Amino acid sequence: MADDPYDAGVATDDGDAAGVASRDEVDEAEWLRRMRHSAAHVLAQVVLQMFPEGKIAIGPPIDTGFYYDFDLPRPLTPEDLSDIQKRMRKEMRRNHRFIWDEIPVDEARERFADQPFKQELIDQFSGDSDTLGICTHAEFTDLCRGGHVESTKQIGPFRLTNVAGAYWRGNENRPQLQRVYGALFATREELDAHFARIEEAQRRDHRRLGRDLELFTFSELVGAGVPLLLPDGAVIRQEMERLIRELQDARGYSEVWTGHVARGELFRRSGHLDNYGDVMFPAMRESGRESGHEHSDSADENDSEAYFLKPMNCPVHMTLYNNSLHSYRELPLRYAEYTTLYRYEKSGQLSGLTRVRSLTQDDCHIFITPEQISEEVSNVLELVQTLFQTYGMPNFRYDLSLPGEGGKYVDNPEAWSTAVSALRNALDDAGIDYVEQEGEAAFYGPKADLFVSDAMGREWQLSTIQLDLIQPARLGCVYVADDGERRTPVVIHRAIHGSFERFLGILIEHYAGAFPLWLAPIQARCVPIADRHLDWAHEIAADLRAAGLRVDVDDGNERMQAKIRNGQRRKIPYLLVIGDREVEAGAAAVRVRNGEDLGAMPLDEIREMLTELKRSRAIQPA
RNA sequence: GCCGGCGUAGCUCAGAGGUAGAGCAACGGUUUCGUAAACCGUAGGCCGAGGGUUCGAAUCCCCCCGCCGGCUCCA
Repeated sequence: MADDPYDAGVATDDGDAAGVASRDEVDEAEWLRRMRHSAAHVLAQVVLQMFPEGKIAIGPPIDTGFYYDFDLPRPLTPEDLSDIQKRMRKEMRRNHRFIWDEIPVDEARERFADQPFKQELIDQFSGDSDTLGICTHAEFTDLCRGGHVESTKQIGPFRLTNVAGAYWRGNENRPQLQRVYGALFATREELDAHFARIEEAQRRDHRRLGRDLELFTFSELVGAGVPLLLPDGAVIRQEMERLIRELQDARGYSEVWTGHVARGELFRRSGHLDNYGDVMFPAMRESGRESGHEHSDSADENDSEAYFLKPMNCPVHMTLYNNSLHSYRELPLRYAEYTTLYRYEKSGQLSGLTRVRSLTQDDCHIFITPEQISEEVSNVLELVQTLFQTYGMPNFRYDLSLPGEGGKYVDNPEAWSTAVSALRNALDDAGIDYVEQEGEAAFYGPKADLFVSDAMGREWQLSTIQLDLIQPARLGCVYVADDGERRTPVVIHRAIHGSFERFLGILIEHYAGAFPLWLAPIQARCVPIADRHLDWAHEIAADLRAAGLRVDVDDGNERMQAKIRNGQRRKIPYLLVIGDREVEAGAAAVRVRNGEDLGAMPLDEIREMLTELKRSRAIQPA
């Protein structure tokens, strides 16, 4: 907080000002953070009133409010939440002052003697300092570095929203605590606006739109995490695939096809069984061999013989590369494939189309010489930019994922540093902002990942560009260099959409279901006003369909108003209204999805307008 | 996977030990209408699955499955 330029005039080295500040001592953002953090203290106070045996963990401010983690004798119910909320408001009205102080470590240990989580924090912080901060209001004292308003009455409007499980210190091997979340903003209006935003986000939620627009469904019977694309959803997917295929064909990619299964031996050699075996579907063995007798061989010994659903294509593409001996003159060699992969994501991770168990990547493995890394990474970045421009999705973020501590990384410092700097330079050259993430690299190399937020604000990885320093050697890939020596190629793993499923989910939310014409499952619908207009309506539809457009006719016996309403709700880009005047003129009255009325247009003009939008993949109509 | 919540008609939801309901959607008929909802009618359900308690279970208990929120994970 001290690095905020607006803090410059404030005596930040004054311990008291840091611990507690008045309204005019800090800027607005800091004041809001302080209100949120102070609210978390009141929350903890009240929860301890209700559960004197409760253990308290941490309670920081977050983007939309605050939370506090507790270990309590029983789970909190929704009724508890409203009770807690009432008590919090009562405490706030009492206008307790926040008093911040520093005390010796020993005293802190004593004060929090019955709070094991605080003891652990004291252990951690006491390494740096002989004293620790505490903050007291009313009867409640918390270990705290400070950051409060002056008194509880200054805390802004809030509402407790939900309770969720959270592991202590974010470690799934540590105790799981109950986290109470609250939303808090400076004004009532902003708090209301926050909840209005959530409602709007729920209307954009691809799971809801996917059902309403009949794009996809799931079936308990088929299995969790296996998306079933309905005809309209499949159309959009086909358009996505058509786009990437066009872009890649134009950039020297060759498409291959390698099916859906491979033997365990392959994934053993590639290192996947060791590193990611837990995410792979269980091994498939010859039927009848799983008799369940106790002295049957252990699973691991048989994995080499067993078949596995492919969780990724890379080892198979490398094997395919090995079909013949390659010269450096052939490189880069770009193997693209659009097959479905299968990953056994844990049940709690599944989420609509954005986290599934069967996913179709626009995957490619590019075999290059080490000298070609920079140029080829730049080529891939250009492809990514082009794709996102086409969809009109400018809001993404890049991570550059680097190796960190720990044994999962391949030990070859020189290769790593070459690969990392090649990636970094390519990103810099493309003028792309990115955040470096230590310890996020794949086991085989560094990567640059593109992330986009969904309607609910959750980030999802779409594009990925990964440098592989290890698998080509493990699988025996070579090329003949200009000196006649056999060398190991570098492989770039890259996906641009990432998976079509996840990308479709993001697209649905990005457009709120109102797809640009080129993606729209139904691009135009004819709306005859009365039955006598049906013939011309069908003629128009047939003409436009012949021009390669997806057009239908609403020939139901409803009134035109109802047909328009249905078409709007279906988010069809253009409604072509046909009455006596239009039949007479060989035209249709064009109503745009946004409600705009273009008036009567001759069929030729309509055809031309729609085919041009389709051809150019324009991000229209709005 | 873990914690919590929730599963009743295609959708949104009522029903809380005693004969399963409404609106919208669907389907049939009437109507043929100028830019976001015409009218009348019909049909629709192993109340997520299995087990238990009870004379009797959508309702209470157990156990699965699925969904939602969060945590952890995410080649």
